[in-house]
Amino acid sequence: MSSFDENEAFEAAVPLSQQAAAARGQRYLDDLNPAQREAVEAVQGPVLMLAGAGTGKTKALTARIAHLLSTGVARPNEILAVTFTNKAAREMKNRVARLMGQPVEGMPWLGTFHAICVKLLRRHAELVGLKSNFTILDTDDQVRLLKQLIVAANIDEKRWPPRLLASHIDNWKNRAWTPGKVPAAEGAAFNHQGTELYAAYQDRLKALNAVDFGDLLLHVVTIFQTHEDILAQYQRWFRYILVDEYQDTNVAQYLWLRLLAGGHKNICCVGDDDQSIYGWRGAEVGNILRFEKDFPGAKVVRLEQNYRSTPHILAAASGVIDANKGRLGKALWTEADEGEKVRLIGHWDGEEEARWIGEEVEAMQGGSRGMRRLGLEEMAILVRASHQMRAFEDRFLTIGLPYRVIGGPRFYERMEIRDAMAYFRVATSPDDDLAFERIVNTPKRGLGDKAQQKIQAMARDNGVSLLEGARLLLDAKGLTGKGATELARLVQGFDRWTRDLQSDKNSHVAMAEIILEESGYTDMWQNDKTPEAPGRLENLKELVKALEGFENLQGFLEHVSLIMDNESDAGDEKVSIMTLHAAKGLEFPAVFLPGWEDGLFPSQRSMDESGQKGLEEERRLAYVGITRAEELCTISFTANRMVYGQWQSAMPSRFIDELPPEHVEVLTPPGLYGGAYGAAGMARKSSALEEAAAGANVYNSPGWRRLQSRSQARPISQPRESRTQIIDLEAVSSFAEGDRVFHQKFGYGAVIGIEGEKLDIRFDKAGVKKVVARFIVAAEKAGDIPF
DNA sequence: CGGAACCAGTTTTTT
DNA sequence: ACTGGTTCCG
Repeated sequence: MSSFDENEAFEAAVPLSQQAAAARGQRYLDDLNPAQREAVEAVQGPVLMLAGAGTGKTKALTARIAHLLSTGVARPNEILAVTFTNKAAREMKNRVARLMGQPVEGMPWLGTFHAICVKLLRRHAELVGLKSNFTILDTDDQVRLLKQLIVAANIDEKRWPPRLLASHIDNWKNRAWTPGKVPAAEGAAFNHQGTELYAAYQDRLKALNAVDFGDLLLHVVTIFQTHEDILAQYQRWFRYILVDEYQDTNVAQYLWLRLLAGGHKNICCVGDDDQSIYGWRGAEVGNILRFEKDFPGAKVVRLEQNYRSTPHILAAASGVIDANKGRLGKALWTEADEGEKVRLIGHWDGEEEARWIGEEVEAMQGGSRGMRRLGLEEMAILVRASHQMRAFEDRFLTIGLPYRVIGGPRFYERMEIRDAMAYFRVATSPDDDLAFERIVNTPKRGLGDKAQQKIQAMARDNGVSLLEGARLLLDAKGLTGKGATELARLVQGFDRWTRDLQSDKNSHVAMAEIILEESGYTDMWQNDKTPEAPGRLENLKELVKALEGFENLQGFLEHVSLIMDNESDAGDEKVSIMTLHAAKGLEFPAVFLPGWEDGLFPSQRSMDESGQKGLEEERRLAYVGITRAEELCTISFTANRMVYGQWQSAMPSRFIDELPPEHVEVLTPPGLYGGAYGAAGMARKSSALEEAAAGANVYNSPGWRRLQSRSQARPISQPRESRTQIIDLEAVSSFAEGDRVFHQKFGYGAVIGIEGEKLDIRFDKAGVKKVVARFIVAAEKAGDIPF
């Protein structure tokens, strides 16, 4: 228990003077509505803040922290405030600082579950058989490790893929099951060897002095459960606990919180059961539904006044979410003006949907539709599945509409970044075998399976790291030819880099560049002719630049394992494209929700795998989507969609049936319902839309007649030949037919036709496309993005 | 060893 | 349709 002392984090408490507190206190309290204020001032005992979308949840949460601090009830280091993402943690920190009118003097325990657990685990690592400098593996390392274990266990990795095992293990860890606690029925998964492999994996991690993400929670929970004294100590230290997005907590996080709050029960959980959309990765809506049972006498405060959306939008969202059972129940209301109804439109296929939305975006940008002019950054397209994004990217690239994809592969998850990091890892800690394995033959050094097995064997037989094993193998002349020369060079390289890093001869930034240069890694990408290569070099440059913010490589590596943000080029005038999941917590004046077709949204798979529960989660996703919109929300669906390379006809989403007709305006493209759409073979009752397809006589409610008359009264969208078609003769490009060109997304190609500023290009990989000239560079210029 | 042919899987994603 | 991974052959 040596590390169990009063450390820096608990010392620097600087209580604010009561006077100053009162002065500051006034300001943030006045800003709150009665419900928010109630939640802020109920300082003692358990509180559940049920905060609907757009009801000022973060405001209340940060005000609560400010309140605890400025009234002197708690010192900054006595507050444990947990979030799920780094972004949320950062925002909370900033907002507390703003409320307090000064930088927050050490709130050491405001952070993500994982970041806080790392801190705790570093102190008590020895209690679970680790050293305090353990490394945190990413999913990639995790899977490679599991693969080795599966092979070692003589299991056919075709039938039993490592990824599957990884997901089982994740699930078990999410439920706080150590190998010994996995129920027999569950552990029988994975060829009846789930439990054994899980145990073997945990042993292997221990041997490597490594943990995966799930372990961060699991180990800490284990420590709390098995060491009463340690738990008691933290229960005393963390006098006030706040939890953001409580509906997203999994069992392990729930146990963690319950253990910590067990003494004083000063815990304030903020969440919205209607926005629970992470059940598929272990989140338990049950946690929030059960709060009052877990904490008898809990105060439940509902935040229901919405400051984001118009009444029509809120009504549409409520209509959908009302169909869910077992909700805690909230009714959002607003004082905002009525605004536009939610718009609903059907299209023939995904391409047309993308074209129409592109035109709408341009129209809104120009201030049409009687709406105020919107900037591109005020609009977002929210999709159910990321493959839907492609149609939009293609279309927007073609018409030259700037867009930004949010989410996608995160910076530190990209192949080139991981490779580079692996080089840095070996250079800083030469016995990092997983990292060595990753880059030993990247770039190609002529070291195939055979050679690598020899290295492994040599290392194992001598009980040394792979790097040392490689050295021994070379000494023993166990390799010949190109492989031997290259491996020798790599080993010498690492010797040199490790030494130079320690000697401070160069800055760590310079060293990073040297390593990437001398290892041949940058060359590899420079010689690569795939369309992604220039981008990858760009990313490497960015990585090196990111190093500047750190003292040394170790510090950087340490940091990166937990912070996977990539807040890229925000601020530019761009439309955002993202998944509904990525949109949670965001808001936009105008939101497009394409792809509302049964099977896609709600997702078939979700319904097949999780039945009613799955459907309800999908419905919450719909609710999240609609409530992202402030002023204008446009829902669309198509009659036909390409699914895994097959055209399929689709039915409008059942969620469309749940939209209250009086808050919806149906935009009916000419000919769609009478012709194409009807012909696509739709036959279902109950949806206002389909009744439209079948003819107004079927559906005669006043609501429908209103819808129909409105839809006929006004043309949808701008005429086809909108601004995109206007050719600026001055801007005619300098390309000629036959030129080799490069395009950011489509890669290399040749110009086969010119039409004003638009070029027809036959891309090597992507086929023939029409693209605006300013998105094209001459092929010979594309390669020389210098490192 | 490295490139080409072949095959399976394909929702959502943070840390 | 597309991707990533594996296998098969020069």
